[in-house]
Amino acid sequence: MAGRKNGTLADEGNAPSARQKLLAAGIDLFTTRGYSATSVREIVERAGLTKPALYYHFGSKDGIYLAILQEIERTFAATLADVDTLHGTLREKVERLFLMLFDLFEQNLSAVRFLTAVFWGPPGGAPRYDLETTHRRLVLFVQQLVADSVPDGAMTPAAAHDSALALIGIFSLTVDLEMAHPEWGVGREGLIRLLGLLFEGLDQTSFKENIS
Amino acid sequence: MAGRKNGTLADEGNAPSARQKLLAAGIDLFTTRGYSATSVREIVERAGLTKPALYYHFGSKDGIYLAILQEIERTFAATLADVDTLHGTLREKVERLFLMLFDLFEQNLSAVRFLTAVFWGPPGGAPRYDLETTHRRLVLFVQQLVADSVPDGAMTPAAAHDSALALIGIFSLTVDLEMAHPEWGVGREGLIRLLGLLFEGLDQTSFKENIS
DNA sequence: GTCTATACAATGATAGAC
DNA sequence: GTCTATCATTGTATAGAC
Repeated sequence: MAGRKNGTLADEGNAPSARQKLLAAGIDLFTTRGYSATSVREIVERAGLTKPALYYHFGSKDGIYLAILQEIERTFAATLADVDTLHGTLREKVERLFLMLFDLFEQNLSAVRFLTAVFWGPPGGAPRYDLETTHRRLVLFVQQLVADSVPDGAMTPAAAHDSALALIGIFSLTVDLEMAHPEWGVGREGLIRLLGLLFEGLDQTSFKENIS
Repeated sequence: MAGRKNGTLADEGNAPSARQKLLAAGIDLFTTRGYSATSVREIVERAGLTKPALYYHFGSKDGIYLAILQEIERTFAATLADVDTLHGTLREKVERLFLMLFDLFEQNLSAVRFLTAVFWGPPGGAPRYDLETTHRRLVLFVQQLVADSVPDGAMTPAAAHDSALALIGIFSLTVDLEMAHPEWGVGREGLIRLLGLLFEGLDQTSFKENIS
């Protein structure tokens, strides 16, 4: 990974190759129009090339689409590989992990939006691509984080599972908000505040079971 | 609303009209293939009709797509109109509201999946349709619920906002799970458990700030 | 209201020259 | 590796009969 400026999907510096120009045009169009509504003609036009160039490098429309998804996942995976060192209380570890992810996602919002659209999009409208595995890996990682942070017997596996889900729910919401309504976004500070709410409990935070 | 069996998007009983058959075929195909990847030919074939029938009833491909979205939103809005009566503690009110929404969504999972795909889908791939307003309305409703349930001064508006977001985050996660991985879904009971976690706080629930 | 038949543009993909 | 030129197919939409 030496010399590789990672953390963003920005171009590789230097004069972009035809392949890179096609990828850039593709990610742009697939993000804004989706797979089916994007034509090969549009991609090559934006890249300043012609159709045979695309078919030479990627073989098909499916080909460039899948290549783009792999490229995005590769970038995220590279950054996530550095997350191994987390210490402190569970709360400290969770905060650090989620802040890292939040920053990573915020710096690549359009890529995250793309993956989200693929994840929730209709199954038959585009070539199948497995995002479940990565997603599942993240869930299991948080679950393990919780399980490892409590002494044996203090928490059932089911309780650790629930806690991990609640944490992920809070995190997902802050990212979703940043994607769907950047103007309502709560930012890093908001993420920390919401996590605090979960750790301390709504009942304990500012009021005690008041009746309306 | 007399005689109207609401709560689901099932057909209206009796022999379905051409219009209803087209709508049913459309929602099915738009859900599984998406807007752009679905052709008018496919829709009319599945409905057992021909193209001019569709153009007679809906004017265009955009037309039937928008008619479907309106139909779905109308069904949800009709059910949500009954939510005005909530009493008890904040926790009781939130639980009742979210359980109602959870049941409603679970009974119409494919419709919810459709709306989700539209919401997160690429903006240029299909006709624009405003889901933000409904979404915003729900957020404001929960926010108001929180604000109304604490005595004046016990909680700043900002704190009420944060609490509402945390609650919505938990709820959204349970619905997302049900949609994306029904086999991991936590169900109604899981929703209640996760809300309990948020109200009581992770720290209080089963462990006290343990260090790993 | 629903059909048959068709207009006409756009699509994904390729052959073959350079 | 990248081009010009072209293929067969499919797309949305409509005219006109019944």
